[in-house]
Amino acid sequence: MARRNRSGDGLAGGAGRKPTIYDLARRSGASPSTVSAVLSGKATERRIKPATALAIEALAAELGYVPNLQARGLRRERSGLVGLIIATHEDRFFSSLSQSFDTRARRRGHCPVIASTLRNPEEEARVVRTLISYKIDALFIAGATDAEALREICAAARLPHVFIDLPSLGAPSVVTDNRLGAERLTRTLLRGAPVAASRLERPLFLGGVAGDFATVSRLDGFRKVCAEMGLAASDDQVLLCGYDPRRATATLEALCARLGGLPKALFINSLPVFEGVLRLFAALPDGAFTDIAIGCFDYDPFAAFLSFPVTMMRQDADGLVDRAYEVLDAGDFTPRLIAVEPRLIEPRTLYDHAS
Amino acid sequence: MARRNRSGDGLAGGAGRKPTIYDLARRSGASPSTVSAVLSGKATERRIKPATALAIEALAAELGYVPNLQARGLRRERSGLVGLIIATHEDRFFSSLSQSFDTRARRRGHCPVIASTLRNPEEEARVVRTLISYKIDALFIAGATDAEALREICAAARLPHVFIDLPSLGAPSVVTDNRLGAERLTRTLLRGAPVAASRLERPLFLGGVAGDFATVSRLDGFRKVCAEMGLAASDDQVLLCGYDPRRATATLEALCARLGGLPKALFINSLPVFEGVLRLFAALPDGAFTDIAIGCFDYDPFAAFLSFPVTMMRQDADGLVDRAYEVLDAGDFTPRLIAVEPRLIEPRTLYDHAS
DNA sequence: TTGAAAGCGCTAACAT
DNA sequence: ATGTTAGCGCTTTCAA
Repeated sequence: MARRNRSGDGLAGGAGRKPTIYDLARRSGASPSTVSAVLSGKATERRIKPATALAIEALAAELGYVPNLQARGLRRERSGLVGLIIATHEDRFFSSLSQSFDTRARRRGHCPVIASTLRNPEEEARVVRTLISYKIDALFIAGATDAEALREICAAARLPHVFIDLPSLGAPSVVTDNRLGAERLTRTLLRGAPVAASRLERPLFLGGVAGDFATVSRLDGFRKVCAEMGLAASDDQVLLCGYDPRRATATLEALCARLGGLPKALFINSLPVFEGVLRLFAALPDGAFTDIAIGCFDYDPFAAFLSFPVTMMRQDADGLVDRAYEVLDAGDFTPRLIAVEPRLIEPRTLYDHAS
Repeated sequence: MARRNRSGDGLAGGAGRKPTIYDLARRSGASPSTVSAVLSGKATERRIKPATALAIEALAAELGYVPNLQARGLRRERSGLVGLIIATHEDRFFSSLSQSFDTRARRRGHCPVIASTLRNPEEEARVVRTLISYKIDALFIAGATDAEALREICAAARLPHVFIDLPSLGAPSVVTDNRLGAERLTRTLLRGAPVAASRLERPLFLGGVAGDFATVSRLDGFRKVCAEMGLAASDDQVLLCGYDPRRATATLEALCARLGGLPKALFINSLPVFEGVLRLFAALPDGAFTDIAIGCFDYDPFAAFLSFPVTMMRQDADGLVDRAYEVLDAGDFTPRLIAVEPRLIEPRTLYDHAS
């Protein structure tokens, strides 16, 4: 017995509500299941007569049928949605990640859902729970503040998930080789140049969070190279002021006041921190920072072109996303760390996307 | 008569599949509709006894119940999803827009879905159709190449939609006051400075697309100010090379070859074009561009701090999204243009988000 | 080669 | 103050 009596007597079709497979079924003389099979590409699999299939497809086109993916998802227990958590959209690293993810997800026929949580742990948890409620099929987590909390939420929901950039101990994690990157960056930052002597005085490490995985590894690399060069990297040369531009400005300003000037070599941990540094510079006379050298972990095409040498370490967004998707495809969710090499961008060498 | 017989006999609950309101109903002795009401905040509305409500909530928490938003959406004919179309994530204007939208949508209890289409008309249409299939409740469209095609698709689906940045003639559109912005930007670009004389020679307009709304308005403003200052802006000073960085590089390079040098004043239409310009500069000796002045429509914090004066016109992303949401709230979808003033960022004045 | 019917998890009449 | 029931639009056995 038919359950539905909507959409009139079968002729109202035109302008009313949107047609469903039931409408198509009625008007094509086929059954809903046949229509369904045809419209979800299972025509051959179900051995639908080509003629019927064609007829149904034609009718669907004529009536402007569009499938309801909520209904399909509900029934199939597979939504086609895939999530990505990032800290913020306004950061070239994360937006590169978003772009890679967006393109790749769509290429596979998934629908990407990107959510920013502004480094707020409660917001992170809330957002992940929302995505789970929408029945996303998988989640990539980049820039999480409280990775373990999120891992737990995902695990409880049996949601396949992969961490990117900032790893979790209990799940597969694709991360940049921060230590290696930091070593190379520091080496370039401190290497021979007219002002090398003064640069070597007191290289400074600015930005990041003490416990944070990326910060720890990068600081490791920084310290190692300093030591190699016979330089101390004492505690007052390491200023972990988080990732907020304003805090970075204030922190660096305070340091300058104490030192009576800017440091000559500066390792900047992430782009937002770099923004904070520039805000301070904006308030200074031009001469104050002409002989400064900067290394920044993360790449921004404009930052690569300032009036003083800026060396950047560009994380491989495409590589990170590709590795993460490979984990998903393989279906092996044993915890492990997968490292992706970043790439050094020399001062004034504007990186070309097309390469 | 009960339809469902899954989840065992009512005790299996713990580790099996995720609990539904039916499970909660059985285990709390209440009916599914009561549980539903409680769990979607309609407890008082339905005059549920506080005790029952509390009990159900406790049980839900205990069992780790999470609502299935696909099912809810299907039933309510309201998904809670809201879409935003952008051209690319890797552009500070669009990522600011994304951030504004993300924050605001979430604040209202909506789930934002941001999709980039890389200025590809077919991709635009495809993506919009997908979002419609997911039953999004509304769509904001920014950076569309073929606005009218998208408008038509949305209209056919009766989907509330608002254009941002690039308007449609047939739908409400919130746009930056491009003309005004371009006038101000040009005026600042050309105003008195040591090198004013040479700058005034041949100001150049670079980037954008001939038919494109933003380009037309900005070019208008540019031309108007040039005329005011008694300057010609002949056709060979207007190079509409699209928005691709590589094309911008090539175009400017060709011009330089013809001119035997760089123009001294450059109006750059959008950040990707600016990226292209910098790629060319990267190949030149330092001296080649020390006396150049640049005005760029769109803001990037790092671009604001190059070694030559860069004036930027910052579009008000928050304002654009706020106006767009107001249109949605008002429910008035008559076609109209709503202008939002952009803001001039003086050279070396790094804009502070917190202001 | 196709149809009938159940049901995904939820909400909203309409009952009491 | 709460229970019963139909049904949102789709897919998927199972039957024929």
